[in-house]
Amino acid sequence: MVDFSKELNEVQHNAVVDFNGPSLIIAGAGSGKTRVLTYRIAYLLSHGVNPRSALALTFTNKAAREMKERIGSLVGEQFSRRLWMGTFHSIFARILRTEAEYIGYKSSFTIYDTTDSKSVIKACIKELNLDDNVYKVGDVMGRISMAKNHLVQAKVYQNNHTLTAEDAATRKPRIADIYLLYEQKCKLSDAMDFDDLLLNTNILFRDHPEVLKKYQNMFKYILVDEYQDTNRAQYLIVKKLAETHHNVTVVGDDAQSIYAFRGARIENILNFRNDYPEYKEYKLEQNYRSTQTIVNAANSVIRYNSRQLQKNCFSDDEVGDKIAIIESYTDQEEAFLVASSISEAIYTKHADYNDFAILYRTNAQSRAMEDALRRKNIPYKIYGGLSFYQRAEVKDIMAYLRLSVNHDDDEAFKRVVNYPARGIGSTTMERLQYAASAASMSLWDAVTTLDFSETGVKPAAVKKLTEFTELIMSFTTQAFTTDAYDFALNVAQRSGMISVMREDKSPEGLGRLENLEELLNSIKEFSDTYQREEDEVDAVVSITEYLQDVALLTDADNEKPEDRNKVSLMTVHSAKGLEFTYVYVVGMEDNLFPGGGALMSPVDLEEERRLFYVALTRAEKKVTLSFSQTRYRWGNIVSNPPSRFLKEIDEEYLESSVFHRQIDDADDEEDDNNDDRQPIIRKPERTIIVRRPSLAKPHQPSSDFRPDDPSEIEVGMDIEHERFGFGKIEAVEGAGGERKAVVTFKEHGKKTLLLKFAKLKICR
DNA sequence: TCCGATCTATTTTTT
DNA sequence: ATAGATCGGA
Repeated sequence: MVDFSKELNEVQHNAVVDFNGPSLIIAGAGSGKTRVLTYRIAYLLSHGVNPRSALALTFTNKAAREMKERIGSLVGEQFSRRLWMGTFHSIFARILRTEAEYIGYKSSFTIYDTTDSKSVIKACIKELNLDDNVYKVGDVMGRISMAKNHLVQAKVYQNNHTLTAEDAATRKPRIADIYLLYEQKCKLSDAMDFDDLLLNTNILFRDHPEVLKKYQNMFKYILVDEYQDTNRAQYLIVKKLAETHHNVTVVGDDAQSIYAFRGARIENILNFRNDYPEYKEYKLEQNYRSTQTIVNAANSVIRYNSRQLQKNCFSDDEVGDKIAIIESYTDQEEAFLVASSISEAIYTKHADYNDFAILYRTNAQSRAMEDALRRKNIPYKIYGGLSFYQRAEVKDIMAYLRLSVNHDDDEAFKRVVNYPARGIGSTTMERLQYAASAASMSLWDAVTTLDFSETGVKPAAVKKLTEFTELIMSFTTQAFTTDAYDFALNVAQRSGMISVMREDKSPEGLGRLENLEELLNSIKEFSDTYQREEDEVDAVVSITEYLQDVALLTDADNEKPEDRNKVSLMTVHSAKGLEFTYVYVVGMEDNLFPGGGALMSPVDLEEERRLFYVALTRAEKKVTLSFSQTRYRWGNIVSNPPSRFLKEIDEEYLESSVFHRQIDDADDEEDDNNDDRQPIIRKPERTIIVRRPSLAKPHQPSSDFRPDDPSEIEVGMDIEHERFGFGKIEAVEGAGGERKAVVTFKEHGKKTLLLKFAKLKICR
């Protein structure tokens, strides 16, 4: 038995032991929230609560996995394994698969990711003959998502005057129609999008009281992490499930609510006391992560927000270093200074690379940082950005797998019907889609059941389509009885994907092949782990199980071991819940952080401020903030004033010398003799857009320009390039199709060119 | 039907 | 800067 009083302070201990009835745990940043949650669950289990009757909902898969591990090490893996612990999406996807028939889905339903959803919406807009300049896919999707989060289905939406009036006001009166068609198409494809997982769970519980009853009785204890980031649909699910036992524990920090933009309602945590008047409240206010300076500085910033739960966060740690501010002229210089600062800290403080994180507001900012780090030979890893699962080649093979399991998955069908090329072009697909839509059928059913003599699809095309469905059919016959890895490998080969990809010998093509391999490896890994967990040794782990799991994974969920000791680069959003010894927040400029849209709206600005609060409180020992006077954006140079958040930090927590120098700079040498200690940063309200300096006038090739045979190129030659002009060959490397030349051009500097493609004329 | 060249819109943030 | 979309030619 674990001694639960050890390692816990008094409030934490109470929050752990007192596990009956509704509890609100307000957990400031770094206050040991995860520890309390894990211990509380472990405590439950060690007091005879059946793990199957505890439901623990987290925000990320990673959080769930880590918590499960820790609980496992406290009370034994045989208990923790049986817990219902995971993200809202994964837990309720699981429940929906079990209960699918109640709401008219198959238990093998597909989960559409954002790309799939967008593609379907695009098709809807097209089918309704609407202008896609007026009906932007992203806007429409946002609107539909908002509706679903409020449990408004398409029919209801159409009849809701408030909603339709809003759409009319934005001159998009037909969003309701798009929504309806979208809903039909998803249903027809036996597919749910992310929001559907929550919406349909609500519908399931609403329309089938006996099912609701079953889960209400089953989940005697419900715990929700990051409660401040739940949306309305999630809130309602929790509320319903908790009705019988009222044993609901929510943990969160209103100051760290940063997902309002996707429907999270900070009210959920603010109003907990209204929902459960008999609730008990625990405030975890002592920060064990950061120095006093960091905690106090963060407090001084968050004070500017109006709506929040009262709490008094403090640290008993050392006072620590003040917050440093790095100022630079360009974003490249910013990156260079940050990288240098990291190098120096590693040297002087004997820190490891993984003690450092560079946080930014937008993913686009990572590039400059990467360049600088690479130049300084600092190893780094990037979170977010283009997810592994979003890569074209990964989506392609996944589409084959999905289609093999669910023939009605139209998105998968469209994706691979002509990849590798089978001579099924857009004309054929257009006709097929028209026919399918007219008959309210999936594309698959249209191919296999409709008579095409009247629909205009040419007999030759029909033959090709039939060959395609037969190919998939041959996969399907193995899909449920073959091991997931064997199956996927087989599909990759027999679909022709691998041979097509092998033909592409370019570096990118090679990378794609590697990605495919990596995916196959991860399927293998999945199959192996799952196998071990199943008690029957000979049970086959089929691809269906993999597909159901993978739809809700993000690349944060497969960390590679070789990435352990590296500097972390990520957005502030994805840093939530993490901690690092040294944190750099870059791009501290108005219009970037806080982001452009937020400067106008107080509500949005408060969310940005919470985001900044999150950023600051990631750090254990030291925070460094940086901003740049100019920055590349959309190929232009823009100039923004330093972030207003900088001046919201109490001056006493800043390395003032640096800060004051900046103020003088920003003050346009207005008052040189101003000894006032007020840290006022002047705010040019508008963004100054500096036109891009016209570096390179396009090169006019000589009249006799005619590329020479690339095999003649040798080091030292003077050459002319069609676009880059004149230059000198510095080096030649590689051979055959991979032969590359490093050229220094007069106007464009050093470039590496693949000789296979570069058209070079030798100047003799 | 396929491929490439040109044009365009795009930037918050993600389960 | 760049990826995706569109359009025209082979």
